[in-house]
Amino acid sequence: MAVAQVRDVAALAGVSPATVSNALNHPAKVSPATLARIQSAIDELGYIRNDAARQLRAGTNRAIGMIVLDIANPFFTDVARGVEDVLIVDQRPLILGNSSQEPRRETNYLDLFEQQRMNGVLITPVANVLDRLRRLRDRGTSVVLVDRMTGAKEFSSVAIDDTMGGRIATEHLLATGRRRIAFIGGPANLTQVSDRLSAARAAVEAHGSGEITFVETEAMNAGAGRIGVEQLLALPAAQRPDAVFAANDLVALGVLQALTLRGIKVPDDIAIVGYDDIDFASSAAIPLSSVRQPAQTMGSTAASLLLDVIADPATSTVQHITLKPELVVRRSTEG
Amino acid sequence: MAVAQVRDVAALAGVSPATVSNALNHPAKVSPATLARIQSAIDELGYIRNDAARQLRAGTNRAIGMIVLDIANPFFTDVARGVEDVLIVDQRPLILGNSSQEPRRETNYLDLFEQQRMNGVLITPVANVLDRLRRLRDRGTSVVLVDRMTGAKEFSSVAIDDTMGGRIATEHLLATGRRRIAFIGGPANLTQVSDRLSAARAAVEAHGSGEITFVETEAMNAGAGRIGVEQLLALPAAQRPDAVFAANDLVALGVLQALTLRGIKVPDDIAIVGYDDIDFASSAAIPLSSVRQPAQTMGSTAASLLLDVIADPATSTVQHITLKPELVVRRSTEG
DNA sequence: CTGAAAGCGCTTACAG
DNA sequence: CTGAAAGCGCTTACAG
Repeated sequence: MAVAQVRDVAALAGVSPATVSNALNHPAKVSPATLARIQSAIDELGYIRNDAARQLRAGTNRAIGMIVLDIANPFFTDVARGVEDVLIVDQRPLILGNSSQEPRRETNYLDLFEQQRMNGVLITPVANVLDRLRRLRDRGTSVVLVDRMTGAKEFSSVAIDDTMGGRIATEHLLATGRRRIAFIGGPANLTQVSDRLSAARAAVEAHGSGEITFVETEAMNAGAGRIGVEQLLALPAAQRPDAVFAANDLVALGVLQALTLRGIKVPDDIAIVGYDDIDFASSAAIPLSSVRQPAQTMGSTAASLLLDVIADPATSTVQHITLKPELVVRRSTEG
Repeated sequence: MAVAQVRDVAALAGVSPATVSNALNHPAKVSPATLARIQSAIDELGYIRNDAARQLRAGTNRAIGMIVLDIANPFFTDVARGVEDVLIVDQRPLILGNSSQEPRRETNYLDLFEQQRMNGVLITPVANVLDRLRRLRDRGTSVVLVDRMTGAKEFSSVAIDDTMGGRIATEHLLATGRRRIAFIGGPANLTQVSDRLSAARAAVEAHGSGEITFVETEAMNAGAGRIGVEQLLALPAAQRPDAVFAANDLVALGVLQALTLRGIKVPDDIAIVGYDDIDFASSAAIPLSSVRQPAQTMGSTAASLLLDVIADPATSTVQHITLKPELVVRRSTEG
């Protein structure tokens, strides 16, 4: 015999397939004695339900899909762990997709999730995928935005206040006497980058002195930080910054490596403040000051929100939750 | 109308559902003119195939499931990226599950993958799941082991030589004059841990002097490293080690933090060698010497192997590929 | 190259 | 509490 099916289990237990299905999906409807017989038949045959058939008939897929921006960034794996913590209680599988910030890969995963008729999708979007998300929702897949594009008021979202983060980082640099601040990050069209940058500029303006130089990068990893430093060092000495505000910690670590390699002292010559406060920030060569983001909390909050929407798509109200970052001061800015 | 289906597309294009299906799955069988009409009908209706129905009928799921041991460890996300690189060429979705080293979670994902009748599974096992893997294989899901339990000769596998890694790390410590080496990692039943530890002991024996103290931890993260240091410091001063061989870099970073906090100088008082050479090892407070593992290569190799097995489960031969680690010397051991 | 018919394995009302 | 029947949406031989 090939793989055991419902009918085999039913035959062995001496019941109908419908009763086996009820035992699996609505055990309260089945008498304990029957339940027990079915269970031993399942064990004996090693029966494993065919999920495709279940999904097709039931019209729903309990799994939750999550599209993560960059799996190489511990910040996002922390978010994912927060999500897992919540979903595991509900016994829902989490399907992780990594867009690597590439719109094409993001679209591929959206296609997949749409084809699979998932119950819910969590996404930190790369490209403008609002139309796709609307279509998903119209087809019965609930959507919650994580950490980005929360301007889309029609979807619930969880984010962390980037304006506040940009401000407190910049105020800290100004308060410790820095004036020529290079902001390294990109691309500029990411709201994270633009919000943090705008807030930095606003803080400088409010302070009345200082200036922000924007060094745009193509990505947000250590390599981008190293390239950013190259650009800074190409500037005339008089314009060289006395501080770097890196748009995330990976960039900050790259900046730190490149500066150290050139013999430029951190924080004496140039201070560095990072963003995210990933675990590795505190164990860096020069421990990094950083804007701590509650990543895991963001993940668990987003997952809870999503489960609410799934439970009641019609009446659940759209919610936008904004969490607060906080500054963690370490050696990289204590000059 | 609800969501568009094959029959809607067929009606709009003026063909039968069978022809639409052929257009989607075997375009060569359909005339170009019909293909074009079907395509515009698909676009107009926003048709998205129902994957559950496709899977049920076709009896196969192109997706590949991967069970990762610890998504918080950059080593494993590097492996996953290697896998993605290969699968993307084949346009196969990668479904990532994170076991977090918990047997229960591992089993949950195996259940899920089995229910979904996946084409293939890549796994770095936590518990002894050989029986489960055999059953998967017997049901038509190809399996390749990644980085663990390669003693299971019946499944193809890719691993990195842990005996060699343990040896070169220990020989390096001995060559730089260290004699009392604490090996921190665990649990002891992980083959990685036991292989590296045995190799360390063998290297000490071959050298003729020195000793290995095994400090077993419950996990392999920074917290475990910090706890390991507590235990070391509880030892009488005369037995205090002059070197730590950490079973991975996360443990090593925890060890470094805890030692630094106590005012113990690295490498002067105690040298540290880590394992994996994750990106963060080189940017640590004291840059870490580490045994570099070709993580991404392991991932891409495993994925290629898996695709081979899937392409021809009957005749493809079982292969065991072992990659070589290499020692990267940095400041943490240059006393 | 195209279509009518059957069926993948399950679950869902419904009747009893 | 249990079962007979229908059908979820697609693809697969097969006939034409």
